[in-house]
Amino acid sequence: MPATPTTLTTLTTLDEATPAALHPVLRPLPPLTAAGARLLDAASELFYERGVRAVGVDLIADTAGTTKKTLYDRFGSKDALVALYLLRRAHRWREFLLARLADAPAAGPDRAGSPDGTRVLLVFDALEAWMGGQRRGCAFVNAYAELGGTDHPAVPVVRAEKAWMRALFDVLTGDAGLGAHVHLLYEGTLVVLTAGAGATAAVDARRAVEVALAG
Amino acid sequence: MPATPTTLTTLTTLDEATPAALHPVLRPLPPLTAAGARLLDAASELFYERGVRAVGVDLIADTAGTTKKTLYDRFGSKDALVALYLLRRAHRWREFLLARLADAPAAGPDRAGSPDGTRVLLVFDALEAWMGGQRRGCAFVNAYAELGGTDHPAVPVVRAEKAWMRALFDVLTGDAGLGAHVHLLYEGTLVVLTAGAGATAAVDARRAVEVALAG
DNA sequence: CTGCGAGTATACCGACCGGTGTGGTTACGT
DNA sequence: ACGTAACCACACCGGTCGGTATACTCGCAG
Repeated sequence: MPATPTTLTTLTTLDEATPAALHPVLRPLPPLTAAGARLLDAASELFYERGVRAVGVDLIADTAGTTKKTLYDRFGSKDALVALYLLRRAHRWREFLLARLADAPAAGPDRAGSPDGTRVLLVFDALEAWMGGQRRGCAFVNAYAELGGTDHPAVPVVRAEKAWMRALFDVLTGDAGLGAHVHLLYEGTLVVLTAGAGATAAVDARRAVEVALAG
Repeated sequence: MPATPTTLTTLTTLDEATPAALHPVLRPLPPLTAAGARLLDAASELFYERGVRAVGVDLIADTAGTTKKTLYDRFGSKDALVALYLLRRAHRWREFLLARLADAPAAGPDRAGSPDGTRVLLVFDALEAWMGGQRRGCAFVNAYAELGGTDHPAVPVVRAEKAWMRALFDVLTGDAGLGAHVHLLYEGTLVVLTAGAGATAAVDARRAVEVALAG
C-alpha cells in the first residue's frame, strides 16, 4: 500500500489526464525568477546527465552563472530542487506526449483490428523522439535508483509519474490487463534503450506492442 | 555499437550458458581472504540498499569490522570493489536461475501450446523469489543509473548482464523476436516492482508473458 | 630463525559536501 | 524618497569523501 493516493486508476478518458487535477503530487509548477530559472535549467541538465548525488550545489550555481546563496534563497534545499527538477520533467513529458496524441485519429480504444498506427504505438514513437539517442535513460528510474530507499521528497514524484503512465495505457487500450502489459513493455524499453547491449530495442519494442495488441 | 563484444547472441543451448566462457567481462570470481570476504559482503549489502555513491569506504570497513587499509590492500580502489560487487551478484543470480531451470522438463523451446509452466515463466518465478518483496529493484539498473555516463569499470558488467538475460530468453523461446519481447517484459517488471505505485506487477507480468508466448 | 602475507590501529591528506552569514548593488512599486 | 525583492560576491562552517602512510602483531612456510 503506497503512501501516495492512487486515484489515478480511475482515469477513463484522455481529457481527464491533466496531471494536476489527478494527483496532488503532480502539482502545478511554481513561478520562477530569472536566476531561479537558470538554476533549475542547469540543475536539470546536470542531474539528468550525471545523477542527482554526483552533482553538487556549487557546480549548479557556477553553471547557472549565479551563487549558492541565490539557490538556497529560491529553492530552500538541494532536495527541493531535485524534486522540482523531476516534477517539471514529468510535466514536460506529459505535454509532449499529449500533444502528439491529440493529433491522432483516436476513435475508440486501441485493440486488435484498429486502424494502423494506434495511439499506443504513438506513445512509443514519442518516447523514441523524446529520448533522441540519449543513453541516460529514464530520469525517474535513475532518481529512484539513487533515492528509493529514503524519504526524499522526489520519491513520490517518481511513483506518481509511473502511476500516470500506467493509467494512460489503461485508457488507450481500454483494458487494464492490456494496459499493464504495454506499460511493462514501455518501462522495459526505457531500460534496454539505456543499459542494453544491443541497438534494436526500439524496433523490438514496436513489434512486441503489436503482438500484445493483437493478442 | 557497444564497446563490449556481443558474441552472446550466438547462444543456442542452455548448456552454453556458463557465463565465463561466453563473455570476457563475466570473468570468474577471484579468491578472497577472510577480511576480504567480510568487506565484499558488507559492501554488497550497503551498495544495494543505499546506492553505490551514497556509501563511503569508511562505512564499509567499519561494517565489515576491519579497516580501510585492508580494503585498499585487497581491492585497490572503491571502483574495483563496486565492479566486483556487481560481478558476484551476476554470478549468483545466474546460478540461482540456472539451478531452477535445470529442474524444468525443458523439452523444446517454449512456444504456444507447450506444456503449462514453461521455462520462461520459471524465470519470472525465480525473479519473484530472488527479489522476495524487496523494494530496491535491479542492482544493475541502479548501478547504471548512478554510473552510466562515466567510464566506470562496473558499466560493462551491467551491459554484459543485460545481454546475457536477453540471450537466455532467445534460447528459451527459440525465437529472437519473442525473446526480445519477453526480455522487455522482464526489465519492465523489475522497474514496476520497485518504483511502481501498484502492487500487481507480479501477476500482471505473468499474464503478459502468457499472452506473448501465445501470440 | 627468518621472511612474508594478512590483518589491525590510527593519523593524515587535499578536495569536496550541503548549508549559512554578511554586505552591497540594482530595479521597481508606492 | 522609501521599502523591498532579487541578485551577486565571498568568506565561512563542520563533516565526509576517496585514498595514503606509518607502525605494529600474528601465523606460517622456508
